[in-house]
Amino acid sequence: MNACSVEELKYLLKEKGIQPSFHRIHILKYLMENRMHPTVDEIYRALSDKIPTLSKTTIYNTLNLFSQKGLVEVLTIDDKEARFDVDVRPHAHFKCLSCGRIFDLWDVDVNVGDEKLTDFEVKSVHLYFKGYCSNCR
Amino acid sequence: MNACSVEELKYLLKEKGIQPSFHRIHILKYLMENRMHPTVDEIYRALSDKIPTLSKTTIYNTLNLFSQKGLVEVLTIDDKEARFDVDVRPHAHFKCLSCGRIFDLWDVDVNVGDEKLTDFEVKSVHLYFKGYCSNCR
DNA sequence: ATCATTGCAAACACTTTGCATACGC
DNA sequence: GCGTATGCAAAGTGTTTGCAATGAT
Repeated sequence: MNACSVEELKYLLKEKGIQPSFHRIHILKYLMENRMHPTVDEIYRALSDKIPTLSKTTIYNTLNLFSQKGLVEVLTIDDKEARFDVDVRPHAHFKCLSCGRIFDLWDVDVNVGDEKLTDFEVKSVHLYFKGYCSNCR
Repeated sequence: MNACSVEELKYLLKEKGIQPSFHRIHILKYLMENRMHPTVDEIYRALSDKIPTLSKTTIYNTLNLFSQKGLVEVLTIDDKEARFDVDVRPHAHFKCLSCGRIFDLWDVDVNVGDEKLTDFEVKSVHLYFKGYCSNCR
């Protein structure tokens, strides 16, 4: 799903000022094609078959770089491990407490009641719902 | 600020089905009187003067128990350490990326656009803003 | 006497760091 | 050839667990 050619991915990386190395291209490719907000471990397990030399350190380095450059958003919806979303457009997430899956929610708005938030300079908004998905409830 | 008598705290704990031990009373007292969403470490440093026998394990045990019983809400607004809010009424939080302080926001509403969320059984909502507070921006 | 609470130390899990090696322009 | 990317191992950090000791009823 949502396949991306290596050339497109290279362009995307360069556009964000990131050297398009082999590993970086393939980590980004995985994120583009598997939009279930994977953890570092999931990315590692998925790619280490195809790229046996890949190490977790590189995945950590790469994802930190991607997040600094605004290419991915880090989700802290999980207490233990970080999750990564390659879609950085504002949207909410729902985590199923039973199966652990995380769903994107595009039709949820945040309304700031009055002038309270004007005291602050907002840089990011994180909206997480938790509960049970249609399969699990 | 917002001082609570030991008797009131005992009652609160019993009401939630929690045995009101000395340590639990004092951890709850600290949370009631210091509503800056402290970490385990902050609670430990604050109380270990008065209660030299207190251990971090007990604070972890106690806070996990409190959260199971619905007495506190766990905030995962910090990537590293959990924070605890004794006010479980629905409200949002703002974290200053400079000074690290966490502010309560009571005037922010979440509007679920249409029927999308009806697929899910929502158990909790977590809304976090990050940016710079009026002192730091 | 019994059962729950506490606390130490060790185990755990995720992430970062130091540094040497390998790669790419 | 030089600067960057990579990867191993170790360190770091927050949290949980096993189990013995303590405390309360």
